[in-house]
Amino acid sequence: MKFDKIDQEILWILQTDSKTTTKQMAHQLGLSNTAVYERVRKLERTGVIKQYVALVDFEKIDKSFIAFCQIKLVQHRHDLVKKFEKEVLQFDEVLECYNVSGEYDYILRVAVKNMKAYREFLNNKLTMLDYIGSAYSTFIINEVKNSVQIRV
Amino acid sequence: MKFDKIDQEILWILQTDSKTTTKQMAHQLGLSNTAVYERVRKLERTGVIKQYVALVDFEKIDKSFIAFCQIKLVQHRHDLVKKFEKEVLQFDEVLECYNVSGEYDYILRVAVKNMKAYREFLNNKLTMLDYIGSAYSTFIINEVKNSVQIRV
DNA sequence: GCTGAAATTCTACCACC
DNA sequence: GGTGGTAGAATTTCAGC
Repeated sequence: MKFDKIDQEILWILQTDSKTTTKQMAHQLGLSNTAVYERVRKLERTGVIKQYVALVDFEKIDKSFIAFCQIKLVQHRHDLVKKFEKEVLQFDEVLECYNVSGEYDYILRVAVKNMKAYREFLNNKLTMLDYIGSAYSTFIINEVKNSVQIRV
Repeated sequence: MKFDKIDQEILWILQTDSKTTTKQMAHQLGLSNTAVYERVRKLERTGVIKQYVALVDFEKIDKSFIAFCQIKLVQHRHDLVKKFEKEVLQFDEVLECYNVSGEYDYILRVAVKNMKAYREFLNNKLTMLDYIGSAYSTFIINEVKNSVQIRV
């Protein structure tokens, strides 16, 4: 799929603030309301825009302790792997889970209240999954950049 | 800040689909339009909801090669650290950058078209920053979960 | 904090170029 | 792919509880 300058601009705007109205964009882009509307519709229809969401401030909801947790499984039998993936999905603390190359099998991004809550997550949830080989935690000291925006 | 069941429900809905109308939520929650509207406004005003964004499908825009890049700096003099952070922010390929505990100083989440583009990013951009000590790349084989949603 | 209703603004579709 | 116009729906405000 090809995107011209206008599509790129629209995508950038909506990734910044999805409440921007077509009218505002039309004005900004020097186009009519409908022209912008149809472009947005097309981006939605083709799945380029896959979702509109509200982003929540983790500080404000007491979930600002973020860690990356790297995991090795004891074995890689397909059914155990699938079972692990299914179970890890259920944990509310796990926002992201990636199957990765390298020394570890998975990288998890975990958000909790504080170190105590993280320890409880490890002890009571994660390491209760019995095919977990090892878990290595890396704590976020500071978020330099955390963007859901991507330049198209 | 305290959230009752209704606030939690509203936050969950808006984190799933921010286009959900107040009317729909009002119906679902058994409240009036205005009641829901005022709660949403309060969540926005207090910064609990910090942003509304459109999420873009990385496959569709040819940026589905995702890597974590762990970085060590050669030294940690404050001004060099700040300079590194400032420069890394400029790279469009870097969606996230965290200062972390552990063996490495930073974890970057990088999105590009393919391995070739990633190599070019490393060679022409990242490792051109001269206080980079070492860079260790981990490639995402599969996204098991990638959620911007958090249970409040 | 909630309700119902009214004012304003946008969305979404139309005919047409 | 674009325009201008418009019906219906959504957002936003208001008086009152």
